[in-house]
Amino acid sequence: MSNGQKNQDYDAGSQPRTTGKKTYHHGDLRAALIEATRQLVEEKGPDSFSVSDACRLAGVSTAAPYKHFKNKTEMLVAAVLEGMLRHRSRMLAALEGIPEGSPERVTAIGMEYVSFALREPGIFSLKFGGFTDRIADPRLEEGGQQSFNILLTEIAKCLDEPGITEEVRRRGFLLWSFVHGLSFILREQGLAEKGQEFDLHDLLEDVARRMLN
Amino acid sequence: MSNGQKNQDYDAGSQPRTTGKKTYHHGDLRAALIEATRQLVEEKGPDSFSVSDACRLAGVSTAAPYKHFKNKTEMLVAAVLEGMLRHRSRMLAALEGIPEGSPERVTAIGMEYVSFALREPGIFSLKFGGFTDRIADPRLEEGGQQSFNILLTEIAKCLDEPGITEEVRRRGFLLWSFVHGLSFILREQGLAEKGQEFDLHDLLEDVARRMLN
DNA sequence: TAACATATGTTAGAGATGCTAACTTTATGA
DNA sequence: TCATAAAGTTAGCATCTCTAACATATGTTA
Repeated sequence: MSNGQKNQDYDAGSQPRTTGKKTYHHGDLRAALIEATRQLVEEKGPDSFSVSDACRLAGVSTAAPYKHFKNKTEMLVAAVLEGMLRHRSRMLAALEGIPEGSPERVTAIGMEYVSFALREPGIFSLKFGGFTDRIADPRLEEGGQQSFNILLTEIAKCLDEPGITEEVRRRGFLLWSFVHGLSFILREQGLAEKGQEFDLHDLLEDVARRMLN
Repeated sequence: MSNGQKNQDYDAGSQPRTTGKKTYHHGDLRAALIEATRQLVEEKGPDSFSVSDACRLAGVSTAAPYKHFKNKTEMLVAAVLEGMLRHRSRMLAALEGIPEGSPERVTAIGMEYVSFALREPGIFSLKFGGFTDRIADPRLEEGGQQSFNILLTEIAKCLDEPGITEEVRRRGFLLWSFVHGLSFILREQGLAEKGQEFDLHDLLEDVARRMLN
């Protein structure tokens, strides 16, 4: 943005079809635009994001994105979907090494949920914070459901229930609400402000204990 | 919006300076614009809100608002502040008639919190859902703190603590997080979707019990 | 290999928006 | 009463989203 370079290599992990440096075609503009979107959403906030900015960052004209996305919303959706993939894989990674059936696994999921909100507040806001009509995409709902199912599975094991029963669903709903709200509040004001100096892990353990009996 | 009337009387509870009908001056354009903003934010969503729309709805030119508000954000802030006033007074009204020290008072606060999110999802989103930079106004923070203090006072009475102690603050933080998250989730998907058919009052009572011991 | 089809860029521009400048009309109060 | 301030208006600039028409690269097939 601050330099005027054009067509810089921005592949973000995908293989460009040409190895050349300044071709007419970009190589993988779609991925580059998603990465630019992610970056701008975090830097300036979702509300200030503009397609034009992303184009400047990726070094293409302002009409280029419309070969890859239907409109601005579709660009944002793509960035959010990418973020959810990262989110889910980190969640699963956080579970490794913790014994099955341990409430600590539920705590770990919560920790990772909050971490995501703090690490990528812009993407988090886009996914969860907006008005219903903002981004209503079935793929987003499905992704959220998948994450939720990971939590339900852990709760079922903790409660020794035979699968995802009504009671598991209820506890999951309560825990999810809590972690969700906690993420919003912490993203807004941090842990140590206004005389609240709680340890995050303590809080989550406390709540997990209360909710799992 | 659907009719082409201009300068319709839109006073929204404030006394216009003239009783006339079609004056050059509006009477109380500021209040009319705030009401128009509120209405549009609920109808089309906060992201689709435009100053121009509000002007059309209030029947004035697109430059008129800038005599009353610094910019678009200030208009939204004004609408949110008004919403928070309504919210707080309903919260206090909900407490009337419930005996002091009863956990039911905490439940009532939660009910009212969730109700607000469902009744005015647009304003709720603007206040809580946005990116940190979206609307960062000290008046909004102060208003939120006031509502939070109402909750803390009730919790202190329930726990028989001598005022707002560290423990009260901790429980309040947990409860607030829960209700906050619950509001977001319900606003997005409702209570009865996806096989979740819980009774709202039951849920809140359950959580209040768990959190207040 | 030539030539066509398709994918992926570009420039130009329409229409909407946020906001400012300069002007006009009404209200206020010395 | 009349100057001044408050609160409207029109005109217009810069920017934004998105489309149309055109240009260039890629790759498939005769």
